[in-house]
Amino acid sequence: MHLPHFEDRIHAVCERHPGLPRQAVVVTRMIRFLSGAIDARLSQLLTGEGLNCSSWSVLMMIYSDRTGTVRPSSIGQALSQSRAHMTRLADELVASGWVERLPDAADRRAVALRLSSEARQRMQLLLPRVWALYEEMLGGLEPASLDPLEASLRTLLSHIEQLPPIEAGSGRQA
Amino acid sequence: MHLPHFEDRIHAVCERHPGLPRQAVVVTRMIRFLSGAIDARLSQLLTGEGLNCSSWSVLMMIYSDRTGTVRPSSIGQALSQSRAHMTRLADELVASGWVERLPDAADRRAVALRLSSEARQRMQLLLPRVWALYEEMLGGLEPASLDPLEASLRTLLSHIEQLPPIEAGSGRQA
DNA sequence: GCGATATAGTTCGCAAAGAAACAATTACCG
DNA sequence: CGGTAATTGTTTCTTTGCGAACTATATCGC
Repeated sequence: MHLPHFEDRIHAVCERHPGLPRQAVVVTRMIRFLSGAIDARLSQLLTGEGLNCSSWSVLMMIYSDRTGTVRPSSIGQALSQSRAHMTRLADELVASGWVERLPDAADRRAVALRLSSEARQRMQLLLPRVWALYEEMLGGLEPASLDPLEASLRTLLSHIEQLPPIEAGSGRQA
Repeated sequence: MHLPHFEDRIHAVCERHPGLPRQAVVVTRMIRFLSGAIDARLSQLLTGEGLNCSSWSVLMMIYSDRTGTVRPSSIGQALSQSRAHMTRLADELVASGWVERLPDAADRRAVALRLSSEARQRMQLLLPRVWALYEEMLGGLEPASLDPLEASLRTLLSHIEQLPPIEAGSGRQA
């Protein structure tokens, strides 16, 4: 994608629009590119295991749960994905032996997703490789700048979370 | 999505895996969440104009070009999207009057995309609202931490760009 | 207890995006 | 030149994901 090209384009627009908030544009643009790059690399790694980023996220949601069982709807909520999609992903993961569906005794509408024991083993082999990938990607950074980066991102995230939703049609009836 | 829940999950995995590089996991996870949040908010804003994030990116690629005309394939390359998708997006944008397709005199395989004059006007009204959105999202940050953040992201991006591709099946034949 | 309302999972249909195949053209090289 | 290889845009097919409708349960007001 070539970072310099993009900075060049932003600079070109800057020349025409003195009011352009360059830093905000650059930072948001870079965050989106970074996210895409992370996804792409993770996806490459997971392909060999018959997984993709979405199904991996689901597995991690279950694996990281202290009770070991999670409901599809709560996974969907955490990952901002629809319940319909969770159904489909669960179907796939059950078919490929990663996940089991258990009825929930307390709530007969609900289903509990649990990792199969082989899945837990495979994930324990896979996890270090995923972590190595993350570390490799962050490796270009001086260790001293990691803490400030983490702090800034955390601040951003909690700020955005409590931002009001956009009023539909703003800018029309000013 | 609730940030604390996620930190909690990562902490839970940390307890079971002493080797977990917590910071790398947290930072990559937060970048992906941030990207999703930015996209979601931008999407909300653009819906009112009959656009989505992808078509907006295409429009910006043309708008930010100094010559004012860009080929679909070069847009796709810059945005990491397929030529097939570019054809579809161009179809839509032409149908809704944003973009014109011109034959390229020098290369008869190629097509040049150009903004209609009305599109340029509409974009000049829309751009400040998009920028305001970006600034609002970054507004939670102290101004002093913006420069380091920008620098870190830029470093990360250029580091990741020159990372070697993942060898298929790594970890199998170690 | 019972009716209105809300929630969980599923199914169906649709939008967004990539991969592969294809035709037309261009570039490369011998 | 002449033929092979690469590139451009398009079409077709598949994957991935969301929204709305549906059923079965659960919850809350009375």
